[in-house]
Amino acid sequence: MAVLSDKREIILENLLDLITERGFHDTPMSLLARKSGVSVGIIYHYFPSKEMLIDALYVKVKLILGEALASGDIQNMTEADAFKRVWLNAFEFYSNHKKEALFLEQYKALPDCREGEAAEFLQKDKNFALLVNIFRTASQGGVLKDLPMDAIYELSIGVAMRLAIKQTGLDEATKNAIVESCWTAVSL
Amino acid sequence: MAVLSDKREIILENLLDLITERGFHDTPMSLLARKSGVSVGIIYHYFPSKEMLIDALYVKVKLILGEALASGDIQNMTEADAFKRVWLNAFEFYSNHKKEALFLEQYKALPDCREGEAAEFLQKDKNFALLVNIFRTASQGGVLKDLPMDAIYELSIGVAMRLAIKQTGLDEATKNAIVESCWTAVSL
Amino acid sequence: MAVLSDKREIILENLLDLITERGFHDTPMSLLARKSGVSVGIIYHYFPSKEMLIDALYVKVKLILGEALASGDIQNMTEADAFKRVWLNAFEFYSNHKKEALFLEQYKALPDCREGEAAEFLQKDKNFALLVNIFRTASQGGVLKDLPMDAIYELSIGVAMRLAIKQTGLDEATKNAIVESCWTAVSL
Amino acid sequence: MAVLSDKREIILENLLDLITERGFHDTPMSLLARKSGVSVGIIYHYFPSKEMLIDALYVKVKLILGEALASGDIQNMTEADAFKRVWLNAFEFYSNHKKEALFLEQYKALPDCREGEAAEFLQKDKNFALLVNIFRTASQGGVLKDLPMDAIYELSIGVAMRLAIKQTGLDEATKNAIVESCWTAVSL
DNA sequence: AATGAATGAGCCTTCATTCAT
DNA sequence: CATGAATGAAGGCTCATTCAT
Repeated sequence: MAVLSDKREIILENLLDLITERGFHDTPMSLLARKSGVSVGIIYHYFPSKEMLIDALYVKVKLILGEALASGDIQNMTEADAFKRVWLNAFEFYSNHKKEALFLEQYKALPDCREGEAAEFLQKDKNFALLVNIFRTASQGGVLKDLPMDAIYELSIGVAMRLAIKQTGLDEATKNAIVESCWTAVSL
Repeated sequence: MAVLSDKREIILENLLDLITERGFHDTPMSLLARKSGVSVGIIYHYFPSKEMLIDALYVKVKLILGEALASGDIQNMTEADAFKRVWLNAFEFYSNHKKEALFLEQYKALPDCREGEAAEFLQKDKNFALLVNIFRTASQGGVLKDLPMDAIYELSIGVAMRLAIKQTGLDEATKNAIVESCWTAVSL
Repeated sequence: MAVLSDKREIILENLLDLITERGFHDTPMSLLARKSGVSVGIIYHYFPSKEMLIDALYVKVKLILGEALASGDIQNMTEADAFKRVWLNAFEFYSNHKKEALFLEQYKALPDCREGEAAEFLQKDKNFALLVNIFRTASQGGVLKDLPMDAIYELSIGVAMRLAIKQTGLDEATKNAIVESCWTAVSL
Repeated sequence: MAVLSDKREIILENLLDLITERGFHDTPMSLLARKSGVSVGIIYHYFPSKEMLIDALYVKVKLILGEALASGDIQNMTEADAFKRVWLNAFEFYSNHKKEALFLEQYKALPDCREGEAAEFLQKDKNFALLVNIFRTASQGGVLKDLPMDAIYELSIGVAMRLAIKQTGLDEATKNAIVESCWTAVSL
C-alpha cells in the first residue's frame, strides 16, 4: 500500500542520514534529492522550505521517541520500577536510534530552537499522563526529591540519552548500576 | 598602544558573541569583521581559516574552563568536599559563561570534532593531577562507584554544566541539594 | 527551442573571446556569465569548476583543429604534396581561428598543463593514421630527415601556426615560398 | 661590493624562480617577499607596482639574451657560419636559461604585451648591427631567401628557442643536423 | 630604508528556491 | 505530480597596495 506520502517518508529518512553524517549546513537540498532518488522540486512539493523540512523531521523523531519512552506496563509498577523502566526505555531507544539522538542534539543546538528539553519530554504527547505520574516530586505528591524538574531530568533521562549516544557496549550489570545511581540521586 | 594581539583577542571575543547568538554557519567572516571593527583580511592575518579561527576559540575557552574547575584548595579537602567544590566551580563557571558553554556544545555538535568530553575534562591541562585525584573509582583507589568515567561525568560535571546553561536563578539551598544528589549518585 | 547544450556552447564561445582578449586570470566567472547572458550558477551546472571549464574549451578546440589539419584528400597525394597540404591547412585554420590559436598557446603556458604539443598533434584523434603516414622520418620508412619529432614539428606545423597568428595578409606566393622552405628543411 | 640595488637583484631573481614554477598569477607579492627575505614594503620601494616589477624582469632577461646571441666573432665569419653560430648561441642560451625562456613565453602570452618577437630580436640592443648583417634577405643584399622577417625568424631562432626549452639531451650531431636544416630553409 | 599590519575589492564557488515544461 | 535548468545573493578566502612606525 504505497501511499501518497511514500516519498515524503523517503525524503525524511534520507535527511536523517545526511544530517547526522554531515550536519545541517552540509546537507544541500540537491544532495538530499539525489540520495532520495527524487527531484529537488518534489521536495518543495512536500515541504515549503528547508527549515520546515527539518522541523518536520523533528516532529517525527519526537513522536517515536515519546512512544518508546512509555512502553512497558509502567502504570502498574512501583515508582522505582517505573522510573527504571523509563530510564532503560530511553537508553534502549537512543542506543538503537543514534541518528535520531544526534539529530535531536543538533536541532537543539540551532540558535532558534532552544526549547527546554526537560519540560518537553513530559508534555509533548499522549504518553504525558503516564510519565507525569512517575516524575513527581514530594511536594507534588510523588516520591522524588524536591528538585527543579530540569535537575530531575538531567539526573535521569538526560543521563540515559547522553550515555546511549556515547557508549557502544554497556553490559547489563553496568547499565543497571547506572540506573540505580540515577534513582538514588532523584528519589527521596 | 595596545598589546600585540589586541585584535586577535577582540576577534575571538566577538566570535564568541556571534556564534552563540547565531550559530557557526550564520556567522560570516564579513560580519565578524564588521562587529570587531576590523577588515576581513586582518582576520586571515591572525587565523589561517574560519575553521582554525573557531578552533582557536575552542582552545581559549577550554583553557579558562580548566582553570575555573580546579580553583579552590581542593587538594586539602575530603573527597566529598573536593567533589562538591569542583561541581560548584563548574556550575559557577558555566553560569557566568553561558556563551562559552553554548559555544562548547555547538563545537562538540560539529560533525567533525566529536571528541569525548568526559575524558577531556580530566586530561587537558595542568589541573589534571588535582582533578584526577578526585574522580577515581573504587577500583582505581578512589571513593567513587565503579562506573564508566562517562557515566561519572554525566552524573556530575555534566549535570552542573547543563543546569547552569538552562537555569537562571537557582538559590544556594537548591544548588546544594543538587550537588548532594550528584554526590549520592556517584559515591560509594 | 534550442538544443540541449545551447548554453554550454554559448558559454564556451564567450570564454574563448574573453580569454584571448584578457587572459585566463582576467576572466572572472562573473564576467563570462554576464557576457554569455546567463547566471553564474548555470555555468557551474555545466562545468564543475573554472579549471574544468577551460579544459573543456581546450578539448573542443583540439577537436576542430584535428579535423582541419587532415582535410583534403591527403592520402592520395605524394608525400611532398600531402605535407604542403597539411601545412596550408594548419596555416589556414590558425589564420581563421586566431582566437583558438592564442587560447592554445595560453593554455600550454599554464604551469600545470605542460604537455608536449608536437607529440599531441599526431596522436590525439581519428585523423591520426593519415597524419602519421606523412610525418615519418627515414628510419620510420618515411621521406623526412631523421630528426626528433619535436624538431620536425617546429620546422613545419609550428611555423605555420606562429606565422598564421602573427601575419595578417600573406599573399599566395609568399605562403607557398614558406611551405616550400619548410619542406626543404624537413625532407631528405 | 654589495651595492644598494643588491636587494633589487635578489627580488628579480626570486621572481624569475617563482614565476616559472607557479606562473604570474600564482606569485603573490607576499610570497616573493618571503622567498627573497625582504618585506613586502621594500619591494614597493624598488618597483612601483607588480606590473612594473615584471616588466623590469623582462628588460633584464632581454638584455642578457641579446648579449648571448651575438657572442663569438660572428663578424668575421661567412654568412652560413655566422647564422649557425647565432642559432647555436640561441639554443645554448635557452638550454641553460630555461627559466628565462619560460618567463619570456609567459610574458608574451600576457594579453597586454603582445609585441612582435621577430622584430625585437633584431632591434632591441647594441648587438643590433651584428645580427642585422646576417639576417638580410636577397633583396636587402643578403643571402637569405626573400621571405618576411617573421618567417625567417620562425625558421631559425624561433626553432632554436622552442627546441631548447623542450629538449633536454640533444647530441651535437642532431643539433648540427637541425641547424643545417634551418640554414637550408632560409638560405638561397 | 625597512617593516608588516591593515585594508577591501574582487574572485571562485555553493545552494535555497523558483518555474517553465 | 514531477523534473531539473536557472537564478543570484552570499560566503570563504586572496592579494595588490598603503602607511604608521
